[in-house]
Amino acid sequence: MTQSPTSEVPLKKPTEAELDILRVLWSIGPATVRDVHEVLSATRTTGYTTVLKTLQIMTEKGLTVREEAGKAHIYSPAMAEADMQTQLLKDLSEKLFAGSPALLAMHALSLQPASDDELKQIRALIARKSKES
Amino acid sequence: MTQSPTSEVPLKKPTEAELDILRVLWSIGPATVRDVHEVLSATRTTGYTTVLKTLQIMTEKGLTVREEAGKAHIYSPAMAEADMQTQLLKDLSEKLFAGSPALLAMHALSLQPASDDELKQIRALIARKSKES
DNA sequence: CCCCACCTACGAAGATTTTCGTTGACTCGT
DNA sequence: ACGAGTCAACGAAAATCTTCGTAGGTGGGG
Repeated sequence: MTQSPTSEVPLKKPTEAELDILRVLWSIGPATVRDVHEVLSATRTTGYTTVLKTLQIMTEKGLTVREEAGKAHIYSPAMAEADMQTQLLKDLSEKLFAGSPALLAMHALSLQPASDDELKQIRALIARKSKES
Repeated sequence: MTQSPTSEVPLKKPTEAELDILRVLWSIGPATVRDVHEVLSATRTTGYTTVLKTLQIMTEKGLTVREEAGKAHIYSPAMAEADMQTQLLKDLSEKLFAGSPALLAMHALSLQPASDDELKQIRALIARKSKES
């Protein structure tokens, strides 16, 4: 009884190229190599087989899942974008913000003049969390 | 008139090993290879010459500056920790949060129950930014 | 003066990531 | 049945990152 590749690996940070591809998949949904390649080609020059190879490796790593339906395989992200956001935020907060997402958030807020709407949402979020404690 | 390496390069994201070293330098201040190696050795096994080589490369890249004072060179971070925090936050927000640090901040806040003190600080920050607009 | 301790420099191996050329399979229209 | 188009698979080159062995220089104690 062999284990599926996905469950063997603890979970690893995607590389730059892999993240680029994941972003496309999150954006357009499950897609073929051709679909992904077309989207990426709009931004940078990249070969078709490069995208194919990377998607194969990503599937080995468990970053994507592949449905071998028809002629062209269909790839999907293995995790939701929100989960990846969480993972990378945690990583960054551990590395540069003493493990405190709150510190990280404060720094992020100071970066850019948020819109009124965003400020409103954040206030609501804060209020909710204040109530919890 | 030759340019210093620092000003030639657009500015690049440090690799994992490089970031580890930068963290040590921000923590203990300007230091020799030996100093950095001692701190890193506490956590993981790493050779002295590995740290040396990495610091040499980092200086070439402009991530650190070197003072060749006495026998042992003194290395310092080329940028403040806060600036690196800014850089990596912007990078992450561009890649995974539609370029919006505010969205990133909201996600980070939802990660962890922030302390009362942190919530207070964030409220103050929000209030300040609301006044600005 | 010579040896030891300590330091930099260099080069290269190893590991990982990124790229793509080539091959063979399969499908469709002619 | 044949050729053009499309696709996955594979291997390997290229680029980057990480590691360390070895060599050479310098300074101080005996």
